[in-house]
Amino acid sequence: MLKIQDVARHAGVSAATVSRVLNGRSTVNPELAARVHSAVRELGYRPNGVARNLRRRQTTLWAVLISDVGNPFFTSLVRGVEDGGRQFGYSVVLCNTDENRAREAEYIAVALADNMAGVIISPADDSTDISALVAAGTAVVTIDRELAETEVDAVLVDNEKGAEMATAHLLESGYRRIACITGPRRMSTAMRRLRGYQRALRAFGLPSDRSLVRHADFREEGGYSAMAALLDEGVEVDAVFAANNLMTVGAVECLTERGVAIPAQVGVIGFDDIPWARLFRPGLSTVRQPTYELGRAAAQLLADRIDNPAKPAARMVLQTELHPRESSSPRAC
Amino acid sequence: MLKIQDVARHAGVSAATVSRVLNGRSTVNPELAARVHSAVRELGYRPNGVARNLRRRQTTLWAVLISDVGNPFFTSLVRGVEDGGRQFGYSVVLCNTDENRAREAEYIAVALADNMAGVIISPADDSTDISALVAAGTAVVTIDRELAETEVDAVLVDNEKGAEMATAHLLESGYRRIACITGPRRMSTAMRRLRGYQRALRAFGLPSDRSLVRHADFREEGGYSAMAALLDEGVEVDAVFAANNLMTVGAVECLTERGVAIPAQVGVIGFDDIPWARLFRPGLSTVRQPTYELGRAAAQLLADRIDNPAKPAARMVLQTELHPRESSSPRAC
DNA sequence: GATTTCCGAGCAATCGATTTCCGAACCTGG
DNA sequence: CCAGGTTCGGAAATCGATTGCTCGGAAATC
Repeated sequence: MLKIQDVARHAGVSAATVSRVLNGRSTVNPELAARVHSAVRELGYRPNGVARNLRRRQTTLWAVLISDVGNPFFTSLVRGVEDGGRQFGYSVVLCNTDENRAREAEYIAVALADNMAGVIISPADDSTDISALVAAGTAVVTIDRELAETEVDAVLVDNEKGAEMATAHLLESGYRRIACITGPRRMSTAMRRLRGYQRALRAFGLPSDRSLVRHADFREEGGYSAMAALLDEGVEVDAVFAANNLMTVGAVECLTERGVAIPAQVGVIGFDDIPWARLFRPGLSTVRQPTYELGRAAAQLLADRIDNPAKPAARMVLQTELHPRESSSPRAC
Repeated sequence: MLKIQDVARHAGVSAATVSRVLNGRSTVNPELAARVHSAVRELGYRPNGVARNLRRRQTTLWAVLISDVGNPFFTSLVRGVEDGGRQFGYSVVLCNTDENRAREAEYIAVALADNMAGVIISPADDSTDISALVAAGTAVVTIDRELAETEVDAVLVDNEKGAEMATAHLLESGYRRIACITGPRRMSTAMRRLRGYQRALRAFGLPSDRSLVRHADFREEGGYSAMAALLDEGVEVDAVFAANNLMTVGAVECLTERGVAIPAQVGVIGFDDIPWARLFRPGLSTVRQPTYELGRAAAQLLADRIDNPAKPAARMVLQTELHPRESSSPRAC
């Protein structure tokens, strides 16, 4: 591989000058600059990024820690981060943690060892330890979820309002015995969505019935078994609000399998959009999160933070959108 | 940040010894090794990866160039690569090219500049130029698609057989006027799938009718307009084989929108699985590709190639699986 | 007991670009 | 014409780990 020295020799200047021309940090005689540029072009020189990173003590990499790209929510989010990062000259290292603390810690270690410029993380739980990153001065933005301890930039959606919208929509469509399948207690998003559900009931003058609330794991199986439990226990239910996309699918599968008609017998609405939800049988009503925009926003915040490490932590909250489809059609009374 | 010298001082040995202990390249007195290990632990030392990369002239990064993680096909594939890479100690840099040659070239340049250990690429087209990578000795594996010029490791699916299976399935179900919506002519996958379709027709003793074959762009809109064109032109059609997931969705949308009953009036089968395809209205028949395994296989091949740059290029072909669902139910005659 | 062999530790060079520092050249105003 | 200031190029230090080479000392051999 060609080195900066080779270019310098070819252009008849010093390596320092080549570097200055290429990085534009300092003024260089235009004529020399032209010579350098043509030398670079002629030789096809490409600076060694690793050497540059070592010297600058900073890379152009971002680690993006999410639970699973397979989840359409994160897929689109990652795409947003990548597009945003590319704009600012960063590449994105994809880190699937599967909500696993050990995996998370492992990736944080990699980010640290490789001197990554920043980390965007959707923490597996509220107490995920990012102190090592903070200590090393690595820029961090949390996305979708917040951290209890540390004060860092965060990009969130208004979970409570979204859940409230979904529940209110069911209520307005005539459903009254609405179950809520939410996520684990230790996750802020799960709790916020539950609270939104409860708020909608309260606003409608309905008591909240604890037997209607289930905590599952944000996964397909979780939604399935929570739904199955509701049916098996004979809990009176005429609609379900599921707090994320996978659990919605799980619940729908359970209902379909057991021959429960949607929405005739049980109405369904889910948090998070699902690709092609309108092509489902029946079309699934959802509360769409602006996932791509979430990713873009996080990228912007991270880039800003890197440029200005001293600025106070920002907290962006984006709004959700209700997409009513057939699975929550107005109930014939 | 702590340096190797600090550890060396603390353990009362030289930096070289610390390095040797940590990398196990050479034998070190067990007692010294223990001292080094405890020094590392006590100080919380973490080697600087960038410095190591510079010296070793190799990083632990892989670039994965695909058109779009948003496409479920690539989502799952990337996940496979990531899992595989992690096993061998590599991290994955996600590069969405959107089938765009310029973007592709850009990412190749980044991979080169950052000295990445390897590149897994699903080339935007048969003539994508990877010569710079080859020249630099960077390990390359193509995935899903092949390159015309360069001989590199490749992981593929048996596109022809898959398409043949899909078409044969439609024929066996009683469909006779089967349209084929395939991808652009310059893409090997598109042509292979078309050939499989033709082979099935021939095997069944049916003539191939050029008006039934459409080349679209492998995107949703492409599938939609190809379908629309077929209907608008009044071509007699009783089934469609769409050569990838997005075009299948597009075709289905077009049919649904125009009130054409699936499968009563037109049967549908698509190449590539679609998440939760069984929940669609009607359940979509598909030819599933082993996407995750494709990613894992590519990871394995790349890791092998890095360890042994001289070995002859491998070519792995995985098989597809037919998943018949309602959209291709047997035709009532 | 002397010589050879072998092992392992440390010194120093190296990877390749960036950046500080210094001095030369040039400019400007008095 | 000179002092003071400015600009700009180049030499060399630096980033932090790895590794080739050297050499001391212990073990082995005669």
